[in-house]
Amino acid sequence: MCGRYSLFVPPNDLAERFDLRSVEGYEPRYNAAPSQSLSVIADEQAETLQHMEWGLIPSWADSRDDGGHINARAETVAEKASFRAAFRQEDDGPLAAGRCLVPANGFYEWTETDRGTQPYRVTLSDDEPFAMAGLWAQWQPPTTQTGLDAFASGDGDEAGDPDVVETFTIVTTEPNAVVEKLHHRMAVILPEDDEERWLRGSPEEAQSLLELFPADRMRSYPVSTAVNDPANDSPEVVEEVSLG
DNA sequence: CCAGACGTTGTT
DNA sequence: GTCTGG
DNA sequence: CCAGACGTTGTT
DNA sequence: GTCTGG
Repeated sequence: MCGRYSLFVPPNDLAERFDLRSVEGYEPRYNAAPSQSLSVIADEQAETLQHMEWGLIPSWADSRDDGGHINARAETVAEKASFRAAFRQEDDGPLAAGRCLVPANGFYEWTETDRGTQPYRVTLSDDEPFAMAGLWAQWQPPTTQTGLDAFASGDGDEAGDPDVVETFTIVTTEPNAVVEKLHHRMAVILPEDDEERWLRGSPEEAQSLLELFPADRMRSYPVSTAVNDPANDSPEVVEEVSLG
């Protein structure tokens, strides 16, 4: 699956790789974790890096607790109520939803060993950044009836409302030969040529892109358990360690 | 009709 | 064990 | 994903 | 919002 990843490429490289006019707000991350505000490229405003919380909350959720979906299964993403609107790029009134690319240059998997849980980092063999298939949605927290909130939040019914929360999830599928040694699910990695179609294609076309990424283009290596703590967001967590 | 759920992973 | 926070 | 908390009353 | 269960 994918519950932690990295993205620490130079801003200019990121802009060039994903055809971005702006990477404003981008900060290199060695240990990106759920609930954090992270960089994505959405089907709307794809020329600008967007920042959303990792953990999708559907527009109809009554509270944040109804969301927090950090992964969505590729096999059912077109049907599940929580993801269907985003997958089909259907807005809910003023609240938008759609597909996105989640840029990364590695992700982490934890595997059980006799010595405990060992984290691994998975990257492309050439160490280049890549895109994971993602979905995003806007969510409006329920407004309290004090009147103060309505004043503080302006009109209260526009997508640009400061109260609107933007969240995303990462699509998962069965693992390829590299990742199956570590786990039985993995993030969908889109070949670069499929990225535009993930953002712009029909639902049928998008569904067809959720396939295995070739294992011969990926590698994995063990890293320190320092990566376990999301607070350790520093270069040390991507360094290879020797087991034994 | 209304009420209630709406997810994934891993583990048992 | 289970939930919340990052 | 892992780490860390896991409570109440009363008072400021 | 939309679907399923009663």
